[in-house]
Amino acid sequence: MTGNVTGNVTSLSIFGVEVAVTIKDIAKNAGVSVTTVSRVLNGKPDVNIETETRVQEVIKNLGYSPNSVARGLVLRKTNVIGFVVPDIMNPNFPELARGVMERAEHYGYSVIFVDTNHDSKVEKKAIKLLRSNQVDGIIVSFTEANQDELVKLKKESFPSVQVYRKSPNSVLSTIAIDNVASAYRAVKFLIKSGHTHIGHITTGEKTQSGLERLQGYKKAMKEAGIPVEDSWIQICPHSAEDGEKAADRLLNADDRITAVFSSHDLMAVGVYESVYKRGLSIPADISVIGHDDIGISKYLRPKLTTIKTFKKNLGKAAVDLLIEEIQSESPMNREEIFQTELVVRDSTRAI
Amino acid sequence: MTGNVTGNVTSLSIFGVEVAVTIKDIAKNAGVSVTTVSRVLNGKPDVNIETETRVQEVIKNLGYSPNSVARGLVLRKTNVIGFVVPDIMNPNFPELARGVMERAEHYGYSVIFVDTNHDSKVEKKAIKLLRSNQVDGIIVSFTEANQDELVKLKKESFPSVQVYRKSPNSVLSTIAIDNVASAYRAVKFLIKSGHTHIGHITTGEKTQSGLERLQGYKKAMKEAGIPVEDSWIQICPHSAEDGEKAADRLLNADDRITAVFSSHDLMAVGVYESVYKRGLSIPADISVIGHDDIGISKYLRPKLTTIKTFKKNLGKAAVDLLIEEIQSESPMNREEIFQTELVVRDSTRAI
DNA sequence: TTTAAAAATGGTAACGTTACCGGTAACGTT
DNA sequence: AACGTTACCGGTAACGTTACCATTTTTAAA
Repeated sequence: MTGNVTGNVTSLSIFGVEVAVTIKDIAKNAGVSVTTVSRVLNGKPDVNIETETRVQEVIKNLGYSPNSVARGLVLRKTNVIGFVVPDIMNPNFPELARGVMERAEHYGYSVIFVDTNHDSKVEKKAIKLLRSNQVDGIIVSFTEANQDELVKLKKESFPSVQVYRKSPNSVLSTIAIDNVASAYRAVKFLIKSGHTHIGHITTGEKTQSGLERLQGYKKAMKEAGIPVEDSWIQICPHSAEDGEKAADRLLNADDRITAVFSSHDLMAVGVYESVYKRGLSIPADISVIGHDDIGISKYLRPKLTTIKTFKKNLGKAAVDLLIEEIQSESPMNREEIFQTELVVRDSTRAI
Repeated sequence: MTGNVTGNVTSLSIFGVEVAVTIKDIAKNAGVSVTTVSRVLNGKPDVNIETETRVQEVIKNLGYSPNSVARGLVLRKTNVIGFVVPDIMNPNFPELARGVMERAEHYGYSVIFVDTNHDSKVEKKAIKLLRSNQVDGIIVSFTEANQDELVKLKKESFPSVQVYRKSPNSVLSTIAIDNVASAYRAVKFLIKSGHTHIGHITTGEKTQSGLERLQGYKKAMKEAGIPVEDSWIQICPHSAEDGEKAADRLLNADDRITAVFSSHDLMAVGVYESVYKRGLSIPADISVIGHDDIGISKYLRPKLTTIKTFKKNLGKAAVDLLIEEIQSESPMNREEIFQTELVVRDSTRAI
């Protein structure tokens, strides 16, 4: 080894080409075998304290950094997990992602992100890519769950958990929220506040969350003995613009409506627009309650009353569960349901 | 090979233990050498069309998926890049991340995310971790640029580009926006609208973007011959709450203020609060202009006039540049500056 | 002092893939 | 008939690491 070694570097220049410092270089420089170097690297026993310090010194001097790829090959373990999200720009996901990353880092795992942009083709490809990358486990948050893929993962008992969204008959371990109870609470709050003519803007039964929150809405209404008219339930996609249109339909169809439960905060923003457009005010004329407590909600005027979900905790729990699955021999199928919290702000009032 | 092979699987069960399907299994089953399999896998020449189809069939039947880790080891190329962000929950980053992921996917790269939570210690660790993971390149978006680390990357000519934030004397290739020009345009717009007493809420000179946008503000004011009083420039951290306090100070100090330029939309939200608190209205009494056009801006009431940055494009460009660096032999140090766009909405008015 | 046990070390075969070199067979050219 | 070209194909050494066994040295017990 004749490279010009100058302090803390992670590569040597030999004849002009950069060559990474390997365990062999350390061994040669320290006058020991690669086995011994590997031992000190992994804190294993059976190595004299003196040789250990000597090796450590050489490692430091040459600025050696272990090659995880080589290690991954022999260990069949990469310390990398995959995280598949349908849309990182959906306001719920950054927080979820933060939770995932924080926790993963804590366990010494790196995380590969894949944004599928709601494309089920891409979802499929993502799983394939991640497995090809030999990730130790996968966290998915699919929209309309690409069930086949998940079943396949399960069948091969490949460590994987589903987070945030629950699939109908979930084959995978799941970290999710109780959407029914959550929506129920929101509507119950409205009813308790004296409202009876309560509309519901929902993403509909195509989405699992929409379906469940709709159930919660119906349950609360039924329990209160309020008959729900068809026009009170308006289905629309996820955006604020769509929410506005849905609210238009709702308010046009029945002018007795005094409160609206939007299954997502983003759509609630659209409800605001719709209400303002007709010269009404919130909450004086129309009370609005959302769901998710996304970042913007507390900055809306009036501040949006909503249901807070603890997305960061969901992300963390997903990693916890995944790691457990990775470490456990036998396959598991656990389900953790997180509670949510009613946050009363200024968009609702008692009548 | 006597495993019970049942259609499309990516692992065989032999004596109860799961064993991944390797190139050897394909070779054996197809009656060819591993070399030949490798050849068809990589679309290389010198393989008969018949044997190719035969191999392809076996690959499909056994559900073989190439092991990127092994491949990465011999090729010294993992097709993975790292993306280090200071805070994924900052409203600017999801869009940036989306751009990065989309483009990376297009090039066949996976991306490992690291969120440093603004911690320079974690930044350092992140680089180390990514390099240990043998990523082919790194995209960083450091806050107070951890210059030492970046210089080190540069020195070893490790492919890396800086995105969104520009460092003072950038050693790395950079994709950024022209903050000075951008801020200049915002303030110029205010001045053209007849405002002269224009306050500036800024993150100050600690942050590069704050520094540059402050310069833009000063430039526009100077050019218009408007002397800037000290109290007109209020420094605060990044959040809406901080922006509110800064606006309080600004408005308390000088009641002639008719317009405020906030260097970040989030702080502009705080300005709204401050203005409303004193019973004034926007834009009738105070015009507000922000910067960044984050997701919430168009949903504020009134809708926030701001400067739009094309974050997704920045992310894409960063990947383009990084890939180019990875492929090029010689080190490069390019700088691409993206233009921004004034979006006039309802929070500003001419006087 | 002998001997067994423990501590410390090294050699080498994997891990799954590709690069490199070498080989055979078939074909046309002189 | 001898020879050069292609077209195909295979064997094997890497890549950087760890696991496993073997070996040497030291220590402790008898």
